[in-house]
Amino acid sequence: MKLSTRGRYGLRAMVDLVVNSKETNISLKSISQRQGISMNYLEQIISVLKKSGYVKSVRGAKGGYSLAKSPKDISVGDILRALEGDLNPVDCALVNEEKQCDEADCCITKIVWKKISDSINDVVNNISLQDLVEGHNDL
Amino acid sequence: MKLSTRGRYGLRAMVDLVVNSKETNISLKSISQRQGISMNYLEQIISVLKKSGYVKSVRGAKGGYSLAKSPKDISVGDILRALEGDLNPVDCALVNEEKQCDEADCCITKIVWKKISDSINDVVNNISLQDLVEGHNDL
DNA sequence: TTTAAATCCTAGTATTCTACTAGGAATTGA
DNA sequence: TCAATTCCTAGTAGAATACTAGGATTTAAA
Repeated sequence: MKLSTRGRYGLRAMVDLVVNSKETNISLKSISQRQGISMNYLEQIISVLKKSGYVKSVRGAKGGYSLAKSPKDISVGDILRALEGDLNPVDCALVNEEKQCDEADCCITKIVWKKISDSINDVVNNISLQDLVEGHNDL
Repeated sequence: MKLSTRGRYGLRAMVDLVVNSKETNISLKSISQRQGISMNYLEQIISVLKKSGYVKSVRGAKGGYSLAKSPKDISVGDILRALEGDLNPVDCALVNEEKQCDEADCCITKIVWKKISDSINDVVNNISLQDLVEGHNDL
C-alpha cells in the first residue's frame, strides 16, 4: 500500500516547477539537480505529466518545461492519478458501481475498498499545487 | 497504491470466520475451499493473524480456527495493518511528527502523505468485522 | 495403538514490478 | 556549426509478490 517513486518524484517535480515559475523554461537538468533525482528517470516521469496536459515543453537550446495550467487548477490527485493510475486499493472493475460483482474478492469487502478509494481521492483532489507551495497547514 | 493479496485474502478469511462462527473449529481447508484460495498460502496469512491476536487455533483432528475476539472488537484496520504493515502511502519516519525532516521526499509534500494516511486509517478503523458482515451500507 | 485430519513451520521459486540506466534522434538558440 | 535541450525506446538488476512444496507436530477417534 505504498506509492511508487513515480508519484513521489512527480509531485516533487511539479512543486519544483511552481516554485521556480519565474523562469520561463525550466530545464530537466536543473530540476533533477535540485531534487536529487536521475535526469533520465525524471524525464520519463515528466513525459507522462506532459502527455496528461499538466506540463508543457520547449525543445532545443534554452528549452525546458513549465506548467501548462495555473497551479491552483492542478490538484495533487491529478498528478498522482496520472503517474500511479487510479488510486483504488484493489482492482475491482465494479468498485464504483452499485451492482454486485461475481468476484469473490469484491462484494462483502467491496464497501471497504470503495470507502478507502473515496477518502484518498477526496484528500488529493482538494489539495492544489498552489495550496502545497503556499504551505497552508490547515488544508 | 494497491493492497496485496495478503490483505485482501486475510480480510475475506476473517469475514468467513465470522459468517461461519456457529461452528467451533473452522478448518483451513473449508475456508480455502469457500474462498477459492490455496490452502498453503492462506495458512501463512492466517498465521500472521493468529500471532497478532485476532484468531485462535486448535491443533489436531477436528481442530481449526476461530476468532479470538468479538467481531465488533476487530476492525478492518487491525487486519489490514497486521498483514500489510502501516497504511502510510510513503515510508517517511516523520510523517506523523510535527518537526521538519531532511529528506527531500518529505516536508513540502509531507502534508499530503499524512492526510492520505489519516484518511485511510480513519476509514478502516471505523469498520468492524461485525459491521461488514451485517452489511450496513451506511457505514 | 494406529490412523487420519488438522495446525505448524520453513524453504524454495516463477513471475511480475520497480526503479532505474543507456543511448541515440530530433530540435533549436547562439 | 555546435552545444544544449527535449524526445523516445530498449534493456536490466534487484526486490517484491504470490504462491508451491513438504515435512514435523498434535490430537480425536476407530
